[in-house]
Amino acid sequence: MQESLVMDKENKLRELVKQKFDEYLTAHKCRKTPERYAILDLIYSDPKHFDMDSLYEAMTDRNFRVSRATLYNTMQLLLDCRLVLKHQFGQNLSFYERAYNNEVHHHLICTSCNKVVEYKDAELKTLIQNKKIKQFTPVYYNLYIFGICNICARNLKKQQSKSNKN
Amino acid sequence: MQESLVMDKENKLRELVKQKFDEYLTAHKCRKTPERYAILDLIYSDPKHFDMDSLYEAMTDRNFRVSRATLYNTMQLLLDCRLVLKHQFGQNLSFYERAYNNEVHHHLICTSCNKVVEYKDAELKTLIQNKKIKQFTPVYYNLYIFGICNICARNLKKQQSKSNKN
DNA sequence: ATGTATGCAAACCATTTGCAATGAC
DNA sequence: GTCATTGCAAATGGTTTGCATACAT
Repeated sequence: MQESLVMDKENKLRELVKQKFDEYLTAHKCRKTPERYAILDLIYSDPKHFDMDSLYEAMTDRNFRVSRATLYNTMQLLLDCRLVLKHQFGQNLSFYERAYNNEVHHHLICTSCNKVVEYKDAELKTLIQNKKIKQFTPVYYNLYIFGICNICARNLKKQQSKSNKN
Repeated sequence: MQESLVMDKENKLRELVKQKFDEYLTAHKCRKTPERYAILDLIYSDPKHFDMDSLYEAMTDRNFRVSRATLYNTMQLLLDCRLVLKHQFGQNLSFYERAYNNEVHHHLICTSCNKVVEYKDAELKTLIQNKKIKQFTPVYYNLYIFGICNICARNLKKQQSKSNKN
């Protein structure tokens, strides 16, 4: 029963973002193709973070193969209507995440293993969102904190103590 | 006289970062090639923000042509020793800025004209830098605030009032 | 019927890589 | 003399583009 509640919530979300996308497409006189809805639906039913390649494969796995051209085209629309966020750091690989109904959060990036972790902090969020900035109207923001995750810190310590013994 | 003071300061900075780089190269057993110092010197004598292409051209203009391979190689070293920062947003073009002796600041990015402006805010800086994060040791951070700059806001308003009259 | 969106394949372009030649140590 | 670093040119790989076809309106 707990499970079905979660399912309901997920399905509602998918329905909701579909509506949002629909409104956007209407407002911008774009065509409502099955590809576009299918891509959105996949994004909102599976992984929180993804890159283009995994999205491409996941679409194929769903037996709804689309071309990369369509994927990029659709992604641009989803970015424009803020249903998806795009991130880039260090590496030349962009990654994406669904944005709707997803709590605002920040990202911790380990410069040693390149792992990315979400980091929620209400104080930071409030302060940043409430900043009044001269001659600029903020819409959204990205905060990336780079550093060393505890796993890498542990490994580095081990290495150090080893080399000290030599 | 005002001018010469500024010059002195600039020259001191260039000297200082050269030393820093020198130490880094020594510590990491890297060779001290003229190319590496020339690239660092250019970065610290001219533009605050730059991309690889403009750096390549600027080096050529200085009659110190280096290959792009060397440019990327050196840039990696400068990133590693934190004398240079790398940024990427939206576009697939990376841009860089010198980091040493440069006050920590944030970036405002206009999603309409793509212009990037520095934004200094001590309160934000302090709060972010003093955050204690579980299982993670922060080293540095990037805060990108996306929105609409006042010039674009004005233009958009004009356009709206025009279309209202039609 | 009209013209936007798709799939495909080629093009693009920033970045990376392999290799021979150079030069820092 | 040794081997890291350079320059060059080719390769890579994510993203974009051009064009013929398909299909939403």
